[in-house]
Amino acid sequence: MPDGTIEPKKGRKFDQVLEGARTVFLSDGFEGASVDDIARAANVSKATLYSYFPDKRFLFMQVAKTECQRQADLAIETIDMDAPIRQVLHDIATEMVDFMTSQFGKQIFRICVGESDRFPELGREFYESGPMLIRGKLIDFFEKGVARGDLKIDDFELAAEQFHELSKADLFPKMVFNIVDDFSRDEKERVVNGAVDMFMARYGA
Amino acid sequence: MPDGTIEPKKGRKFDQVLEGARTVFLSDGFEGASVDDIARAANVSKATLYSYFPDKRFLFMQVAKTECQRQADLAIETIDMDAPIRQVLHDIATEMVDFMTSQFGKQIFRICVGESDRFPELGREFYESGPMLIRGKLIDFFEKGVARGDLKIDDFELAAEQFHELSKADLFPKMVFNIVDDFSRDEKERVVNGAVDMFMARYGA
DNA sequence: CTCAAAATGAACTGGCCAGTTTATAATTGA
DNA sequence: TCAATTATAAACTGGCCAGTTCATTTTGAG
Repeated sequence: MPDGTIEPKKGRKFDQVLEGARTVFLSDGFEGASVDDIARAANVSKATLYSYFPDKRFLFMQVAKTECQRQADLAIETIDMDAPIRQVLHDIATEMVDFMTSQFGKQIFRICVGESDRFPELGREFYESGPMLIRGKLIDFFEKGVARGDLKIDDFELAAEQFHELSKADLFPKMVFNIVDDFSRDEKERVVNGAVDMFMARYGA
Repeated sequence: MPDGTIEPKKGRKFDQVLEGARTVFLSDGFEGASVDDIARAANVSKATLYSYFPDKRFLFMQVAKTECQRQADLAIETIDMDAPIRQVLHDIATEMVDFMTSQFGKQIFRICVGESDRFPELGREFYESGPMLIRGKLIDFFEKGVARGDLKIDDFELAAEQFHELSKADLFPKMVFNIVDDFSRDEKERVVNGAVDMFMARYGA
């Protein structure tokens, strides 16, 4: 079969391993996940797994990076950046909240935070492919807003971080400390609208 | 010796064990700390340790609770609640930032977050003796501000969470993901002032 | 059909650690 | 001074797990 292979499969079982690892890591955490479990979940022998990935940490990093990329791609371009400013802010905040409260968002955060002492690259990698990327997007948007005369901002970086932080108010601590497992649309809306109101009160022109 | 004992020592080696546990947990995390290490750090035999505490988790919970209490006591009443409103907000935010960026604040957060799946009471206990307590204090203060005509707030709880969140902007992610280890007074001031400005823009009367 | 590369599984190594036990010693208080 | 309580060291149990090895089977390309 020259082309048109039904399954592209880059390195045979590679993706299969990644997928199994994703599942197990996300449900058990880094320390909690055993390599035997991952191999089983991936329908692959342990030896095969180790032929693709040098060790457990590397495997985890790969999973985290892949997932971040997937999420970023999925999130970008869902938003109409030319809508009225409050609308755009609302949509961005909603996107961020939805990600943060997703099973994946929560687990990856938990793992990165919990493990980043014994495993520092992990935190950094995640920060760069997550929060930092978002901040960049926000700053771009703010600059356009200022140019159009909708916004008045001096410290763009701070403004972006503030908006990001505001979008998680209340929800984030409750989630991270396992007080609540997920939130209704209304609960999210309350926080998102609160963030937009506050942001515009401070930076609206 | 009827009284005047040089060392009060409640349950003999009890405090000694707690102190050793504090040290080791704070530097190695929950999973990372071995009970043998703790016993060694406390200058106590493992058997003695287990005669005071039924297991490692319980010991950790005790350490966390004790530390939270200590911090709370230390923080409260450092602030002059009758100063001008911006001043009070500034001082509260500074207090929160200092706590959050302290070695203890950072580690306890890391542990609570990382472990709270396999150990749910932990997250809850911490939330209640930390963030929730702060929120209560903030709401009390806001209510006075509204009564005096300095503030105009509808959703007090949200306002408190927003202020709390704003006070960590930028610093928190950088700290938690191990990008930066600690911050200069200036870096903290930038964020604290940013939080106060934003809060007053939104809720100032 | 053949053969080399890839995959398998199952056993194995070496290491870590929570929690227990035991025989012995120090501390205490009366 | 003499039990009774409390502490100690060290060995031990049982369990978990990362990573390796190897003899065997599967796969797929030519």
